[in-house]
Amino acid sequence: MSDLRTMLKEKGIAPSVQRIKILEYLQNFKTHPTADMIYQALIDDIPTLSKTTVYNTLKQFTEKGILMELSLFENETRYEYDQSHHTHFKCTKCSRIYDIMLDSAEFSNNIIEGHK
Amino acid sequence: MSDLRTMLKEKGIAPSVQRIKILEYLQNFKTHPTADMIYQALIDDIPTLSKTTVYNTLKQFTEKGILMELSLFENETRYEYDQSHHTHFKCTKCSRIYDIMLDSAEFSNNIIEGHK
DNA sequence: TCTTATATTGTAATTATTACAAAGTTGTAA
DNA sequence: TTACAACTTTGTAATAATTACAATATAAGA
Repeated sequence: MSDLRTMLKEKGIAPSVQRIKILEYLQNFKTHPTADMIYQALIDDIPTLSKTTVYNTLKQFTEKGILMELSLFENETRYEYDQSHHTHFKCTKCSRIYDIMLDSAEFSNNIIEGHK
Repeated sequence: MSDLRTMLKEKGIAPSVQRIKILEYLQNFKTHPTADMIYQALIDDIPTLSKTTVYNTLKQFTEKGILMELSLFENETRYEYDQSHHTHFKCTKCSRIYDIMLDSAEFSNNIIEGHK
């Protein structure tokens, strides 16, 4: 917790209770949670917590490079705190996401075309 | 168009004008369009077209294995008609999607863990 | 043509997310 | 400590993609 505190300060973010708890959750549960999952998990701990705060915080963290926003599931943004070099593999049958240790450089020879 | 007609019939789908035009669009524009983009593109051609029809059709095509639903962009499902073996690479800076010819077997040794 | 099944349409509901303004908190300087 | 400004959090209302559903239209078969 103390290290999260200093980490946030270094990034220029005031280490409020809400922000620390949200980051802590993402650090402990590396299951690509939604904003709502985070909210539900913390509402007992912080009874006054607002969903807007969760969204605001996640947005801010993403902008500061602390988190990654993942668009991997239907109509739900997922969030990830994982600084390691990895890619995501999604099973088209069960929708499960696999984290794969694979450097993006391996793709470089295969790129054929890009779309917006 | 005639081949689309037979293709739909083979899949057990009645080849209505709406369905053919939607499939035709996806075949021509391989840019991972949204349901709305498809709707906008066809509304001049089929002035009575309903967005519900577009959604229904895309869902049906997906269930029959004709299309792939892609959850790659924020809060928007994208659709793809491309039977070739490829994966998607998303640039975290510009959000552009690159289609990469890469067999999923190449991942097999690297899988570390899966989440729901 | 008549009947039945299937397709399409439009509207209303649902859900994730954002906008925005009000209320609460923090830090600092007198 | 008090006052004040800056920043945070909160709640409600708005937005946008998608789905539910019922009504209308079309197509196919007897």
